[in-house]
Parts: sequence; C-alpha cells; structure tokens
Amino acid sequence: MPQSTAKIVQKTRIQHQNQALILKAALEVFSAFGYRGGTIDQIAKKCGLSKPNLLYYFKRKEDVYVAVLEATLAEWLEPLRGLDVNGDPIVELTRYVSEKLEISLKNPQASKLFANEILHGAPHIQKFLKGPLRELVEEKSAVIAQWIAQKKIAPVDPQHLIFAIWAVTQHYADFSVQVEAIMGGEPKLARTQKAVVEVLLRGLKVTAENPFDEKVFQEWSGKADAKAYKKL
Amino acid sequence: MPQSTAKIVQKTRIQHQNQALILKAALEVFSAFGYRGGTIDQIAKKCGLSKPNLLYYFKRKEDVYVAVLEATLAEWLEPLRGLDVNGDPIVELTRYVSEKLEISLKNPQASKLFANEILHGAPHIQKFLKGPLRELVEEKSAVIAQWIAQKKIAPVDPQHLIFAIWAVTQHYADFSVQVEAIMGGEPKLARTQKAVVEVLLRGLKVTAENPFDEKVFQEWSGKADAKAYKKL
DNA sequence: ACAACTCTTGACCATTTGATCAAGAAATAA
DNA sequence: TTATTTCTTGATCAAATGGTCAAGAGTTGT
Repeated sequence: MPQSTAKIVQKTRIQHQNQALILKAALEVFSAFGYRGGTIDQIAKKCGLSKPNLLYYFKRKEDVYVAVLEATLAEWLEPLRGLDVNGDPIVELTRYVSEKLEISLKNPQASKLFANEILHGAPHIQKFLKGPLRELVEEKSAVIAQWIAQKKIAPVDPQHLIFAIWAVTQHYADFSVQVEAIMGGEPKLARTQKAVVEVLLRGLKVTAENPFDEKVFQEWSGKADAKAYKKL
Repeated sequence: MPQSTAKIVQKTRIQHQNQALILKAALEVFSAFGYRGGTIDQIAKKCGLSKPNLLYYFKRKEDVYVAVLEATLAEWLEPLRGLDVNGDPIVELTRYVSEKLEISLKNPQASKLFANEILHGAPHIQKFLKGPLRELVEEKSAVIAQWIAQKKIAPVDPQHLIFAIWAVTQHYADFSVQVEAIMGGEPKLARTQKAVVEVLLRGLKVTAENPFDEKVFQEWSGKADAKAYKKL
C-alpha cells in the first residue's frame, strides 16, 4: 500500500526533494494571491510538476496550504524567544525590533502569508494563536513588566508594546507596496531599522535626562490587570 | 438604452437603494474572504437580490469590488487631514492616533478590505497610493518636520512616524483575531487608545524632564533627506 | 389607459478548478 | 533479471462560479 493518509511520513530522497519544491512554490503563490486566490495548477506549474503528481504528495489543496503555513510559524516565534530578562532592556528590545524587522523584510512572503491568514480569521492556526503564541507573549510580557518594576524602563503595557512592535515591523513587509508608493522606492533596511527603533523605544529610555515617571508608574501598577505581572 | 457602461450615473430611488444594499453586503463578503474568495452569489444572497439582478447594477464582479473599495478610501485619509500645524503637536498627534484607532475599530471590515488589497499588491488602487495618499503624507510629514525644527517634539523621521501610527492602529482592526486570542477577549477601546498613544508618542514629548536632544537633532537634520523638509 | 422605461429572474453557458483514477514509467530490492 | 514499490501523467469528472439573455413584471409619465 502507499503512504498513510494525508501527510507522507518521511521516506525517500525524491519525496523530500519534491515536497520542498512544492512548499517553496506554494509559499510564493499563496502569499501573492491568498488561499482561495492561489491554485494548485499555479503551484504545480511553478515547480515543474504535473497537477496529479503534486496531489500525490499532498492529497488536498488545504494540506499544501497548512504545511507551508506551519513551516512559517516557528520562524515567527523565534526572535521573541530571545528576549532575555537578565540583559539590558533597551539593548534587548532594540535587538528584538531590529531582528524582527530584518526577518520580515528578508522573507516578506512568509510575513504576508501569515498576515493574510490572520486577516481572514486565522481558520487554520487558532491553536497556534491560543497556545504557543499566547504563552510566549505572556512569558515575555512578564519580562517587560519586571523591567518596569525594576524601574529600568518607563511604564508601558507590555502586551501592547509587543503588539506595537509586531505591527510596525510587519507593516514594512506586508504593506511594502504602500510604503514604496509613498517613499518612491524600496527603503533602506538600516535606515528603517533606526527609525523604527527610535519611534518604538525612545519613550522607554530611563536616563538622567529622562527620569522614571513615578506618577505614571503608580497609576499603571494600580491597574486591574496587575495580576498578570504580580506572579513574578 | 439603459445606463452608460459600467457604473450607473445616478438615477432612480430604487437604484440608489439597491446599490447601497449591494455595497454593504459586498463589504462584508470581500473583507471576510478577499476578492477571489468572495463570490457574487454570496453577495447577492446576503442582500436579498438575485445574481442577475446584482449584475444589472454592476456589470462585473470587479466593478462591485472597486466601488466598495473606493468608498473606503476617503474615510481612510480623513483623520490625517486634520493634523494642524498650528496646534500643539502632542495634542494633535494624540487626537490623530486616537481617532484613527477608533475609526479602525468601529469599522474593521473597511480596514481589513484595505489591508487585503495592499497585501496583494494593491492592483486596484495604485493611483490612490501614488497620488492622493502620497501627497497627503508629504504634506503632513512637512508639518511634523516643522514641529521638530521648532523643537516642539523630539526628532523622528516624520514618514516613519506616520507609518508607525498606521501600523499600530490598523493592527488592532486587521489582526483582531490575533489580539483577541492573546488577550483572551476583545480589548477595551479606551484602554487600547491610552496604551497606543503612550507607546507611540511618549518618546516625542519635550518637557522640563525630557529636554530636546540637540545631539540627535543635529544628526537627524544633517541627513540626506533633509531636502524634503527644507521647503518649509 | 397606454406607452416607455426600469427592474427582476429562471434558464443557460463557458471556464476554472479541486480532485480522481487507471495505467504506465522509474526506481529499488531480491 | 525479476518482483515490488514508488512515482508520474493523460484523461476525465463534478462542482463552483462569473457572466449572458430573453422574457416578463413593475414603475412612471402623459
């Protein structure tokens, strides 16, 4: 008998090779046209396989989509993982923002694929959002909250800070067409990185000239959602 | 003879009425499923018209899409238009950010429709991006640059600041599924507004405690792109 | 009431597209 | 070589979908 049901467990060299071909082509097609917009004919043609041959490796169109989508999720989480509570907050956050921006811009297709999935209700990755992603955000929110408690950075809502970082960094990949239309061309990575870091993080710095704002801090730490950060 | 070619110029009461019905249903469908993903059957069913009847008002599916898309563009520009060079920068920017966020959250479908269009290369609104939108951004970038020159706010790249504001405010509408998955429910508008304003604008404030940073300013105003802001 | 115009729809068509299948070609193991 | 498994594809299907058309129903002005 052939393979199990939907996915091929892992076997021959040629399987490995063709699956990689398919996933690569599928990323291009789905990121450009969306799930409904992309066709398996397109994908098959793009990687030089016949349509039935493609369907030999992935039984259904949806299987191809899910496979390529899941391949991007790990990459998505990676940069945030590195946020180290023992490091200097500004250094850590600067690294995170720069890295996230760079990854988004280096692989805009993955970013767009992900954005498209979320935009249409994330029908295939609900579990990822409510599971690993949520847990990681909670963990790293706690890290940021700790920095605030230690008065190393100005008080902000950690979750919303993370959202802001995601929003801005992905914006340059997902909305590249708009950015380029307005700026009249592709912006330079280094320049964008600097601008984004400044916009997002300057307000957080605590220095001699920017003392920690006790008033805002009191107000902030009195909030009802302090529960989430108390468990430190 | 019937109407002109594609669009109906403006005639009877019943035309007005049905076109409004169609556009409303089309917004729901296209924002949820994208252009390729949404079908005219869906739209027709949703507004209680037969498919041929819908096609009587809009000859082609694309015409429906373009019509509903264009209807959102004006709304898109509106909040930024209000940025007043004579007002207090922080007040003006706070109003802009709050307003943009509120509009996005009040009409997430329009926001998602727009996001989807850009995400897939903006095939229908290239002119809008390179025309009215770009002009408005240039105009308002100049306003922000002037505030910086007057040392009323800290130096930032105005265009990137505007991008950041767009990115963050739209994030809550376009990626609402992700936000809700992580926060465990729909966030409160007022709370989000406050957090977003803080994250985006706190770094800009110039007060006794946050003096204007001459060093960064020198560096910034020496940049090659100062050309764009010199024409003030 | 009548004519002219506007609106509505059932039936129909052509194309696209996801998916199947049987049969043959390649590769692999004996 | 031979047997077995893996891989490939032309032909074909059924469903979905954008779009057409002619004929009839409704509305409006005179």
